Amino acid sequence: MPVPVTDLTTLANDLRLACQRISRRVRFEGTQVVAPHQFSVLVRLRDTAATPTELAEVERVSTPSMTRTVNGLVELGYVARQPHPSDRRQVLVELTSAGREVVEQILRDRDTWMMQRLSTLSPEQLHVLQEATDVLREVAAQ
Amino acid sequence: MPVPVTDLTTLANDLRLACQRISRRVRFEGTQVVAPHQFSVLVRLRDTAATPTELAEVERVSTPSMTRTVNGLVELGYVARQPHPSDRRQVLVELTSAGREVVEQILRDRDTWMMQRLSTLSPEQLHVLQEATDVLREVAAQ
DNA sequence: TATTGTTATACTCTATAACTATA
DNA sequence: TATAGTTATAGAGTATAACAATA
Repeated sequence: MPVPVTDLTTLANDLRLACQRISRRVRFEGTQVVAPHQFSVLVRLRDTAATPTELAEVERVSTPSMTRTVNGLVELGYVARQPHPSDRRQVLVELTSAGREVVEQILRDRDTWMMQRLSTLSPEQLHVLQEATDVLREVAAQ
Repeated sequence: MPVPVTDLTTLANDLRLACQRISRRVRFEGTQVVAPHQFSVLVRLRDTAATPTELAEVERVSTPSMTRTVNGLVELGYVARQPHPSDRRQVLVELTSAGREVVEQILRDRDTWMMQRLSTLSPEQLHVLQEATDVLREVAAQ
């Protein structure tokens, strides 16, 4: 099953567009209880607490912007600032229980949206997607 | 090749995340000559001219916001306003040749990024993606 | 009177520069 | 002196309300 190079161009374009459209629909049609930049921070904090500087770097915004974003999330009651255990200059931002509930709920909603779409597909189509998912994950991680 | 329901949950989550990560990387690592909301409008105008109201609806922003976006693109020389042929209240926004060059270049860059990732995959993996792309397109269109 | 588009005004997110506290 | 974080200020995008031109 060789894939000609000419088709590789088409595949790159089609695959990119399909991923972008799915991504766009997931964002647009999912729950909108927090703004995208806020949600992105909540997801980052799901596994571990982080300093504002770390959050700013991974989100590619300035530290003052992250201060503002964190302030908003603190006012919403979704994150809390904690003193850093070893360096008093630093601050650790962590999810509150309310913040964790919100982020898990939004992620569940997004998966539900995707599940509803998948439920209309044939077993053969699902099998194709199941095999492709591992490859896509590898592509995204490169 | 039956797919158990429990795996459908996992598949929905994994597939959604993979698509979102690819989409995110395409946006972040591609060319950044125009802002995302500007680029989105340029893409819309690639095939046909459109009125500000049409652009506002499809981009899901208010008409004043679209006026501002169009103003910015006019200043950049990427779009031009033309009088509507039959209704003098309306305005048609269309790509200039410079605008067309810019949007085509950005789209080429994005495909190049995806092409580079695909070029490291095995023929078998490419075959999987080729079959999956049609299914993904159907999912995105639902 | 309804519709299209723009202008007026305010709010939010972003950035750079300046400042405070700590290392 | 360097680093982490915040505050000060300004620029850009968005929205609602008000306005002008046309149907």
